[in-house]
Amino acid sequence: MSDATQNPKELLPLTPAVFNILLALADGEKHGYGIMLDVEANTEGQMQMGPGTLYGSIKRMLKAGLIVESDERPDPELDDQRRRYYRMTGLGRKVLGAEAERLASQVKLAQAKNLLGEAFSGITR
Amino acid sequence: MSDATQNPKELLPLTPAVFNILLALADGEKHGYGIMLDVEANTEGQMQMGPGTLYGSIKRMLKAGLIVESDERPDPELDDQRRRYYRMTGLGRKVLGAEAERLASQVKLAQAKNLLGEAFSGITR
DNA sequence: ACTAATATATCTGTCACGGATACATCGTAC
DNA sequence: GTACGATGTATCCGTGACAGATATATTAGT
Repeated sequence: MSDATQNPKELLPLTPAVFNILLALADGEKHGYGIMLDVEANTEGQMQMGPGTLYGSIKRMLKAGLIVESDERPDPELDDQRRRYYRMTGLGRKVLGAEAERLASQVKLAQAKNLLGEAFSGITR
Repeated sequence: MSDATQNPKELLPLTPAVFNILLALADGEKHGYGIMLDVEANTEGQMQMGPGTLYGSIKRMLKAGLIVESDERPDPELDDQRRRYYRMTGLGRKVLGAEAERLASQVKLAQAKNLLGEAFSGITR
């Protein structure tokens, strides 16, 4: 077992690609292509992941133990034999949480310097 | 003049290094080593930038027009002839703001999925 | 049967990162 | 006055993430 299991912060900061893939998997299992569409929807089209980034990131995340491939299949009627499903591990959730908090700290700093527009402006409490 | 001047979002997402350098310069001019110490303080020691990342990033940021080298020197008594001072350009400020809002959106998504601990539960609304 | 959309996978060029290294200058203590 | 540690800038290079191009297979619809 690697150090990262002991201390998730070893893996930080995450790349935007990895962060968004984990975010997509926070709801439950998804297959690669589904993750891709989910990320695009989540970011309102701001982030578009090509196959190179998607499957490259998945490979690295499997290796790091952030996700695992799942054996479970949905209803056979809705299934597609090409699909490969992935789910987040416990480590994955810890790392995602740690990264989200790191980002929140960065946003807080930016807020303190009045760098955010109306939509995000006055909110620290 | 490059496309980025028209549309700052072309340069997003920023790397953590570039984002933090811009954050440090939001207060005013600083020299390289000062930026390094400022980033370390801002992130409570979480992020430590070595010289490779620092000066490599500065070089790229100059090229992209995010920062410029400044001719102004502080009081000669406090000065150090080795120092080179940098300040953020108008483009730099726009890009920093855009990235801060991008990060705020990501944090919001993470919040909606209950991924943040107590300390950060109220940053955005 | 044809076609477009879905789905996974690899290859490769480019670029950011980060440690190592080098070197110059400053402040201070002896 | 000189030795030394801290300050300050700069480059080199190995590693790895990214992103477009390409390939291939399966599915669904007409």
